[in-house]
Formats: sequence, C-alpha cells, structure tokens
Amino acid sequence: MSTVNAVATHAGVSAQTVSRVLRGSGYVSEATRAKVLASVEALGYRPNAVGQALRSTRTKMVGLIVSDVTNPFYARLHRAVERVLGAEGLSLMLLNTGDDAATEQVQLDLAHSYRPSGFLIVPAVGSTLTAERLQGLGACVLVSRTLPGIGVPTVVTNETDVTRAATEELLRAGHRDVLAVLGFAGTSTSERRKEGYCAAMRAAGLRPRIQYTDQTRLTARAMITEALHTSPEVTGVVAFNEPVTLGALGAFHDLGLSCPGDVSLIGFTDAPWMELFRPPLTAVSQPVEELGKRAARLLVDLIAGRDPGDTHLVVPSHLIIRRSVAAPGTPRRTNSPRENGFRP
Amino acid sequence: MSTVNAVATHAGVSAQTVSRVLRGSGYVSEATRAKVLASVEALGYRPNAVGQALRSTRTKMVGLIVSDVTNPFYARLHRAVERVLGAEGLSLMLLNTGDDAATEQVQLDLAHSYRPSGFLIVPAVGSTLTAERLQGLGACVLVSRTLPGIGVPTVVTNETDVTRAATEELLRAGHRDVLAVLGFAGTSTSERRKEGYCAAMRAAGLRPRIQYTDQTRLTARAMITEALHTSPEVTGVVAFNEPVTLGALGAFHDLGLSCPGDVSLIGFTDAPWMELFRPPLTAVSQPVEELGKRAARLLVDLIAGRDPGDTHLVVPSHLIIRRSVAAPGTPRRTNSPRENGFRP
DNA sequence: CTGAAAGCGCTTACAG
DNA sequence: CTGAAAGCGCTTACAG
Repeated sequence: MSTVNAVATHAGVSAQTVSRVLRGSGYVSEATRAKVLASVEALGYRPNAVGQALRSTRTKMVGLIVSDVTNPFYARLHRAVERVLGAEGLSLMLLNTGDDAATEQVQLDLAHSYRPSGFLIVPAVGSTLTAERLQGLGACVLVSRTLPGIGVPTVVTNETDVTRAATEELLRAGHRDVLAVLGFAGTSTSERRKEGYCAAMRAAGLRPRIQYTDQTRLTARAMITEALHTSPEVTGVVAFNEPVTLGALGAFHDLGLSCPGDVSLIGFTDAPWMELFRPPLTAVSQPVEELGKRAARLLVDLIAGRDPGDTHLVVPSHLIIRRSVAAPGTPRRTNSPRENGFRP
Repeated sequence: MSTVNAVATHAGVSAQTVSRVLRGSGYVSEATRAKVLASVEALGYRPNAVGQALRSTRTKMVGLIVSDVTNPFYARLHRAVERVLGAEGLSLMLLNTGDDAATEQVQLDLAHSYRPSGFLIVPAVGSTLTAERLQGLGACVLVSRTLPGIGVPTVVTNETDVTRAATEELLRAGHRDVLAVLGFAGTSTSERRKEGYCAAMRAAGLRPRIQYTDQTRLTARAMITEALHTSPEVTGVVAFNEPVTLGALGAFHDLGLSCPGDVSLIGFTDAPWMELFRPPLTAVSQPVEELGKRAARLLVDLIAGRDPGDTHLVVPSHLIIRRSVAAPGTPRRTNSPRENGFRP
C-alpha cells in the first residue's frame, strides 16, 4: 500500500506537490504534473480516504438514516440519492433506525463519528432530534418525514392533496364508510395524510374512520382484519405504504372478502406487482426517485456552501386509477376470519 | 467537538489513559476510570472514528457490494448483515455495481480507500476480480454468487437442488416443455440453476429450453413475451428472482395467458405478494436472512483472525407449493401480444 | 511554482 | 497502573 510520501520520493518531489496534482488545486508545472502522474501510475497509488478525512476534518461521505431498509421505498430512495452523490464524489453510509428513537440516536452518533459531509434523515417515530442536535451534525436534510417546529431543510411529497384525491375517488364511487389506514400516529406522513383524508370526508359530511399502525405488513394485516370484522359497514380502504397495502390484501384474504366486490382498496406507493395484481390496484404513485434526487441536490448545495434556493421542497405524487375501486355492493354481514393472521 | 486531549486535560490524566478507559484495554485503576468517565460525560465526548481508523489502519466498517440495491433480495441481505455486524460494532457501507464490471472496480476502489475491516461482495456479471485483488482487500466473503477458480470464502444457497425440485414439480404435473428463465449467462447463480434444471429435464428425457436475461423485470417481461409467443408449446416457466417473476406475470398479461390455466409458473425468492397473488404462486423461498447472517459471521471470524471453520457454506432454499402449477391444458395456438411491453 | 513544518484525533509501542 | 513520544496518511497554512 503506497502513500503520498512513496509517490513523492519516486517522483522526486514533495508530498504536498503530489497532493496538489491529485486534487488539481494550486499551480503545478506541466512537467511536475506529468512526473507525479507517472509515479502514481507506477506505484498503483490510491489515496487513503481516512488520511484525507482526518486532515480535512470532513469525510466525503453522507449518512443516510432511514427507518426500514427493507421497505422498497427506502431502497429506491437510496439508489436515487447514490446517483447524485456519486457524481459528486460522495459515498453513502446507510443506517437503519427500525423507527426507534433510541436507535436513531445511537446510529446518528455512530455515523457522526465518521464526520460525514452531511446527513439525509428520515426521522424515526417519536424522534427526539432537536434543532441543536441537527445543527451540530452540519449539513442536513430531512426526507419524506418532517419534524414539528424545526426549521431544517426538508423534501417531502404532497401527501395531503393526493390522499384527499384518493379518498374522493372512493367517495365518487359511492362509498360512505372509508377506512384510512395510517402509519405511526404523530409522524408527519400520517398526520398530513390524515388531513387530506379528513378534508374529503368532512366535505362529504361523512365520519372519518382512522386506524394507526406501525407501518408493517403483519401488524397492518391483523389490524385491518379486526377493523373489517368488527365494522362490516366499511367498504373502502386507503392504505399507507406498500407493506400496509399487502397487509390489507392479506386481511381481505383472511376474511374471504373480494376486492373490489366486497371492499375497494387504494394502494400506496405504486409497486410493480400492483399493476399485475387481480384486480390491478388503483394506487398512489410516489415520486421516490425525484424525492431522492432533490434531497441529494439540496444537500450537495448545503455542503458546498452554495445558496440552495428553496429549502422546503414538495414533489407531487399522483393517483393511478386501475380497478380495485368499484361501487360498494350490498352491505356485508359480520365477516369472520378464515385462517391465519387474526385472533379475535 | 471535544477530543481525547480535552478529556485528558479535564480529568487530569494523559490521552492514552483516556483511550485505555474507553477501549477497556489494559489496566486502569477504578479511581482513574471513574474520573475519566465523568469527564467524558461532562464534555459530551464522542470518539472520532476517523482518528481511530487512521491510527489503527483499519476502519470499523464493512463494505457491502451488491448489484442492485432495489432488488429486495439485497435489501433483506443488507438488514441481516447489519444486525450481526452492528452487534460487533461494525458499520456498513453499501455500494451498488449495477452488475457492471467496470463500476465494480470503481466502487471497490472507493470502498477500499476507507480501509474497511472487510468486504462482503456479490460479484458483478463478468467480474474481473482476481484472487490477488481480493487478497489485497483483506478479509472478504463472496455472497450469493461465486467466482470460478477463486478460493475465497463463499456463502450461497443450494440453487441446483432447489431448481431441480422446482422443475420436477412442473414435470410431475405433466408439463413436457418447460422454460427456464435465468439471470446473466455465466454467473454462478445462473449456471448452478441451469444444472439443476437440465438434470431434471434430462432425467425425464426432455429437451431443455433456456432463456438468459439481465435479471430485470422489464427485460424479462419482453423476453418471456417473445419466447411464449414464438413457442406456444411452452406450458411451464421457472423464474429466476423477484423481478423476473414479475416479468413473467407481465408477459402472461401481455399475451392474455391465464396462470395456471395456460401456463404454470414457479416464482423465485418468495415475496409477500406472491402468497396473496391469484393464483398464489408456487415459489422458491431463499433463506436470505440466514445467508446474510452466516456471511456476516464468517466475515467477523475472518476479521478477528479466528478459525472460521468451513469457509464454503451452503444454506438450503426450499420450494413452497401453492397454486400456480397445474396440469397443462390443451395446447395453445400462437399467442399474440395484447398490449404494452412487446414489439415483434 | 514548490517545499519544510505542523497537525487533524487517535492508538501503538516503549518506558517507568 | 500511568505517561512521554511517535506516527497512521494526508492537507493546511506559511515561506520562499
């Protein structure tokens, strides 16, 4: 493993000159530059990022903190972010909070110990992050979820509007009792969607019916099974994310309910299988790639000390109409669960 | 941002003593330890991982190099690996090769510049990685895919056996013309599955029919559409991964083919939606969590310089029988594509 | 245009 | 049980 000094000796120059050539900063004569480059080549020299980071007090790395790496939403986000950052010579360190505030602190500490150039954070439920803490982290952008009363830059989608549109789609088909399955209570994503849902219901003079979940498939499946079991008057469901959408379909299965015959469904975060499903699912398509790209660009500006312009970005989601919403049928009797997934 | 020296001054000891207390190595008196800990607390000191890494010439980080972060297989792998490594105080740096050999080199260089403690690698297609290169990287485990003639530790699944079992499941139902849709030609995963598939076909005196793909949904969809279009005698399909399974379903849709009425399908890498699909998909369930756990443990042993025992691990996949395989119906006529996804 | 000196924050030998 | 010295690999001022 050769070092700058080895290259310097080999080229007959000083270490700083090697550094200057490699960073392309300052003046270097063509002759020296050529000598250095030849030595770099000859020795197969690769700069040690740790040495660079220590001296420059910043690692060319960005911490991406998400709540669940196996949720496809975050995998897509990761890839989109990586594309933009990679072009800027920045790497990504992906950390998982499991939506636990304590884990979030630990992971943030861990990432911070590498002194990354910046952070892209999806705050965990009940996050205890404060403005000061985030300030201390340096450049930082909140993605998808925001934190109340904290003026940090954010990039989110227009969930309120699109959830209202989704709800109205069900109401237009004739549904009167629509269940909104949300994520964790208190997160900005749940609350903003609740707003849109409630606005549509109120405008139609209907009573909202809300179910919070932990955003995972299995919990959603059990909760939706129970809700539809005890409230057979529900004929429409708006899901929260891909796992919850799968949970809803699992619940329909457990109760022997057909979709859209017995109950209509609007999926969230359109996934490839939703188009192929029978029925093809009407779903909200979130612009995940755009979200990631915008967040990454905003962060890059912040890191470079450039004026980023608007620091509170909203990218539009939209509703894709397919065939999982139909007019409600005859009112259901009490449904009893068929098999796995539900304990009364 | 306080440093060891700040803590040392505050506690009235030397920097090395602080270091010893924090690392829990060497002898330190109870009194000194208490003083140091109090100062750490008082100053809110957090060690700088970059400083540690530079001096100890190893970063407490592992590079995980995969081919496509948005493939759920790798997301699950990431989480499983992170669990084991996190418990050992190791972080993960996730890098994407997009299954491109040149990108693989670049990403590996990049990761290596941080001098991680080890690497977990899913080699890209046509990977130019050599034994020497991997040696130079330090501790290294190949996951899921192997490289021919390279004695590096590996953790894979028993693809040959399970693909043979999947093929036999179709033959048992009466199929004679079964299409095996594989991934990239030449990867160990494609070739090992081809082996299992061919073994089953040969044993039944049948002619193999193989289609290589780039393992993505859209390409698989187009290729399978074309294959089923030109060869209406095919009545069974074995898919390669989740994206290819979706591609197959898309192809059936494009050709107006029902499953399992017109064509039977065996999915690969069981995903939650496959159970809920109509028909519920018979699929190969890969032990991704186990794969990640074993690979991570093996790497941890290697890093610690412990004897890892067996360095070529095979974890078992198994076939989950559901309802996408049925007896072949009457032979199909030439199918013409219905809509999007296929250009003759 | 180039170099000698210093130091980023930590830990590794080496003394005592 | 504890400390003075040195150095991991690089880049940042500062001279010339």
